[in-house]
Amino acid sequence: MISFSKSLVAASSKPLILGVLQEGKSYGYSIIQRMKTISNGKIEWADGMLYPVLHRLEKEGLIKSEWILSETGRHRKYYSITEAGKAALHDEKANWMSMHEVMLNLWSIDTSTSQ
Amino acid sequence: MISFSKSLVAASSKPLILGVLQEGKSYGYSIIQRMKTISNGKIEWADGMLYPVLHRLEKEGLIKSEWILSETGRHRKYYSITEAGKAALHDEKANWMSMHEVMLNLWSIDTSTSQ
DNA sequence: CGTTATGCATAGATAATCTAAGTATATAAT
DNA sequence: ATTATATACTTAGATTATCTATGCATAACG
Repeated sequence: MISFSKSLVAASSKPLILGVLQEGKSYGYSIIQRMKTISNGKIEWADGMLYPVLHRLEKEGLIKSEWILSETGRHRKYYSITEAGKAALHDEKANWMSMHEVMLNLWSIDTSTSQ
Repeated sequence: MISFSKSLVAASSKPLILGVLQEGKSYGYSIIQRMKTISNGKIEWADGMLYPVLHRLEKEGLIKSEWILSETGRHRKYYSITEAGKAALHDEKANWMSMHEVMLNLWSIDTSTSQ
């Protein structure tokens, strides 16, 4: 578990969540686990941190929610990405990659052999 | 000029500034221009945005400042990176790269041929 | 002598997470 | 039965951070 800075968490939460939801609809608890998986345990979000972000993204119209009753009888609030969300994810990716290139440029890491 | 999100700016400002100062001592106005250069014009910081960050980094002991009178007669506050700052930059790089790998992993971008 | 570029500082508005606490149910263990 | 643990969502308040706007000041240029 890496202790990412608050600001890095803040900058990454939106593209990460949208990215997970582009894989298919999911719900809070599951998103947290998925994040832990794809980060090889480096990202461990607290629930109280995720839900406000989900609410904000829904408010912005990037995701939408629906309550679903599972076979086990448990209620889950599933989120899915909207068209606006897909567009936002596209922008987020582009911005992240732009910033990443600046970082590599500054840090003088040779990327000429990439791809 | 890309309009980076606030959070992405927040997450990048520290490693970017430390990265520039690792190239050698510099001052506010010059740092802004350097940032514009290495980002191919994508990053255009307002001065009122940079100075508070410099003050914070100095308060944290990551950089230190000294007033220098140039030959032109202009006073400039030069900042240089401290040992603690170099260590912080090292961590920032590692964290950024970790997060970047998660992004690539999530976005399913093939990086197997990199490096 | 006026305009532009250079150069630093800060107050107040704004925006965002993070901690902590609360609520609730299913399942497994004892 | 009862306890503990994992699952599952919400929100208030504290904290932290930039961003806009403004002010001050000097050098260079025309």
